[in-house]
Amino acid sequence: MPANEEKDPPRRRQARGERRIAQLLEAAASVFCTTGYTAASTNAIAREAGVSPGTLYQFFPNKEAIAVELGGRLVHEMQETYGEALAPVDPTTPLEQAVGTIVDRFIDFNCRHPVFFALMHGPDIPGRIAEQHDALHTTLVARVENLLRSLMPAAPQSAITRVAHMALGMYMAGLELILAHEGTERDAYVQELKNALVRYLDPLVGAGLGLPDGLTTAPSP
Amino acid sequence: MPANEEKDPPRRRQARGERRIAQLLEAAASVFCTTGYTAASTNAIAREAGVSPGTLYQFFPNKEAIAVELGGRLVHEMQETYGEALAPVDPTTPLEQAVGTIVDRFIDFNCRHPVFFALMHGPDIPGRIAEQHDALHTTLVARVENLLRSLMPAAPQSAITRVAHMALGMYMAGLELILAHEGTERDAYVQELKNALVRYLDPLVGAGLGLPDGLTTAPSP
Amino acid sequence: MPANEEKDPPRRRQARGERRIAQLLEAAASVFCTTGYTAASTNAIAREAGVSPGTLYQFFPNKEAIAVELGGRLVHEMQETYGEALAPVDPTTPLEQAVGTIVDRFIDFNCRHPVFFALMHGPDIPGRIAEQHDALHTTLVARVENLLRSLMPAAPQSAITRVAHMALGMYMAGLELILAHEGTERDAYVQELKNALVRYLDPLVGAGLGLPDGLTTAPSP
Amino acid sequence: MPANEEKDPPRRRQARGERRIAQLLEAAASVFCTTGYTAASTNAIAREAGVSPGTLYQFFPNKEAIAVELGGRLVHEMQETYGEALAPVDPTTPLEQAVGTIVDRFIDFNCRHPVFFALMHGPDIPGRIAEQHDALHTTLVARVENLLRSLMPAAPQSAITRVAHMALGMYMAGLELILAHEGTERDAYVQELKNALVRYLDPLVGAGLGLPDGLTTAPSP
DNA sequence: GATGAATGAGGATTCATTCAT
DNA sequence: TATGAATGAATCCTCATTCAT
Repeated sequence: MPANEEKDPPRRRQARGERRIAQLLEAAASVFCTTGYTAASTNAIAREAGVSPGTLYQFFPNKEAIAVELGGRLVHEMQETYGEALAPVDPTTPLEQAVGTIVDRFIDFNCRHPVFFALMHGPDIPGRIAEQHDALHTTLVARVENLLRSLMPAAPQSAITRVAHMALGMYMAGLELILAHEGTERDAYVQELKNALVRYLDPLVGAGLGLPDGLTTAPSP
Repeated sequence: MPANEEKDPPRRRQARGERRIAQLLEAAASVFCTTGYTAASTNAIAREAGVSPGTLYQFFPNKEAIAVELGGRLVHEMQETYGEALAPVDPTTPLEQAVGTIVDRFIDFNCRHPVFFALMHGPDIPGRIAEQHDALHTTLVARVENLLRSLMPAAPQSAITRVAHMALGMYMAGLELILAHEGTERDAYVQELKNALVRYLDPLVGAGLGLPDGLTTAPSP
Repeated sequence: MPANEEKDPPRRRQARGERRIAQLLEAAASVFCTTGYTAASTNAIAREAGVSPGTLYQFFPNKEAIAVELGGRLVHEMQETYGEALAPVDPTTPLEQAVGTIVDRFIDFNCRHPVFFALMHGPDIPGRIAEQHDALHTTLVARVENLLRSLMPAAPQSAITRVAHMALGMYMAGLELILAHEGTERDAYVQELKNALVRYLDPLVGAGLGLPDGLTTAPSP
Repeated sequence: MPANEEKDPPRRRQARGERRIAQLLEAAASVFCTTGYTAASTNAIAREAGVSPGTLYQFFPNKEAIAVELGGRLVHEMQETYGEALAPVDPTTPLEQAVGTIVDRFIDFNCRHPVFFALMHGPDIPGRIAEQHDALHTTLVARVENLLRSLMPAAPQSAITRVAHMALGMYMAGLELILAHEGTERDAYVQELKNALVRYLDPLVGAGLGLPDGLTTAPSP
């Protein structure tokens, strides 16, 4: 059966390949977490995955591609787990609660996928951000923008982008602190991050949103 | 004669050594800015400084030490330029203005010493932060703590530390965005950062601080 | 049933095998032309042929064997197209015309099978010429010897071999120049090659060959 | 003495470096001869020179650079040994004798520097000749052009270039044959090469040189 | 102090070839 | 047969560091 020849056997082979890819990505995640993206070596990833360097290169053309794929899968998983918007954006939800939920989810996601943090801190040279590598960053900004758009319906796109970048930056900064602590102290940092975000966003949502582009300042009396 | 060795020639030698060190640090700053700390090579630093690799290692035991010394000098310069507290913490100054001044100064400092940013983004492995390397970070946190202590005299040390870390994190996040943009957009991000910091800190500082209109400790319903 | 295996299906199999081989050789020719023999990779050849590396190795034991087979087919095709002697060796034909015809045919053959040149420039290590690889070279020399034998009937075999080698070398050198140029310049090089060959061979061939005007065995004063 | 500091010590250091460079070039020559340029590995060269790979890269940025430098030195040595023109171009010298002398010198040079041949057979991909790598080839063509210009004073530049290329190609082809044989057979090939060159060049020198550009054919009656 | 040569392990990546399916 | 995953040694090259001069 020709149909058979084009359906099943490929699947088998792809299955093995897919398993290897998953294995390699898992190993890469582990190495990225341990050494950071920049210092991670493809040989180390292959070793961690228990395969030879050549095998790694059968599935990924270079280190960057591994990070990109890993980032893509993280985004995909985030989407699958929490949906497109990371949280229900019911306009009647109090901001404090919405932010709390989102931050909790984000943190939970991070704890289950610690490589997320490592990927967000790629080979940073300030000003000259890696292009492909930042698909993850770009995607996240887009997500946050979506969230904000429902909170600040009247705000111009440029303002939303700016706020999204800033909020994401704050989140990453808070996350770094959270990950660096444990127990009660960690919880305290979680709360601190939530406070910062709520207070930052609070004046932006709600009533006075007809601000001219570029102005997100609180209205003066 | 030992007196000879300790009087005039030593001065000469020290003077020459100081010049070399300054030369090397300047070169290191340049290279760190261009390639980032991790990717910077000591050979490249030596080349940039116009000396041989051996000479570099006569003054610094390793790459890390260069970054540490560079960080130390940055802190020192910050202190010399702006004083111990980075800004006058007159309790009657409105928070908005105080934050604005401090942020402006920080940004100005950054523009004059772009390596500051590169150093703050060392070989970061989340959770396992480099020890020596973070003298810069630690020092900065201490500075911010000092600032905050006068703004929140009643707060416990742990809270102050936490807020200092969070505020510094927010600043670094904002700085990254600011450096990544130019012109009007950059200005907008500067304002965004100031907003975020003011709103974050405002509820934390004591009552008698001349709160900006409409903002109280917690968002009112 | 063995009969079954040796009657119809075998034919099928052989047919399929032949197609695969042809497909692989075509791909190899393409890759050899693009990258040269040494730099050509078996994986690249398989990819170009649209098959897996494993398939390639089902038909050829190694890279060398591909080149050998390719060379063999080239020789075979040359024979089929132009006959055993590459050209009619009518003794009354003027040398100039004979050489002209042969060179034109060779060049034409080369343009239709550019891999010929690539194969003739295998992994040449002067003095230590690859053994198997040079079947092509050896065969060509034999052809040229055949040609020469009718032109120089009285010459000893060793002389014929020598002249054959030299003439073939000149042809390859000229071909390289021809391929490196285009348009008028290419034509000029073709003529140059013909001149060089005619003048080289003219004094070697017997008297009654209808020498081109003004050219005798040794340059007259 | 500052003059001393800028004169002698550098010389010392340079001396060691120069020795290493010579050593590396010698090793490279050996490896190129053994394996050919393409297959030669930098590690093998370093090993042959008895140094570490890193040392090699302190003096040469890559394999190509080694070949280029080696070629340059060969040309230089050729010039030093035989003078700018490889041979006296006394117009009264019979062509046969002139060619004989030049070929003998070339061959002698080759036997003393066998790497010459290996370098002339760089990573040949027909039509797409390596750029820098061919400094050697280019230089040689220029030399031959110089020789020819005195022999064919009336010929246009383009014709001279063409003849130079062709003659050099013939020489390389002959050289390959010569190197592949020994004893009497080798001598016979030497003579064959001389014959081919003399006969090729003979009609070009002397009287009928007012040929239109592009025509180097023998004049028709 | 200063030099620059020297190191050698380690980096990413390739490739001819083999093997389980 | 055909596949494509797997290999692992070999490729070129880099880099923090040391050492003789």
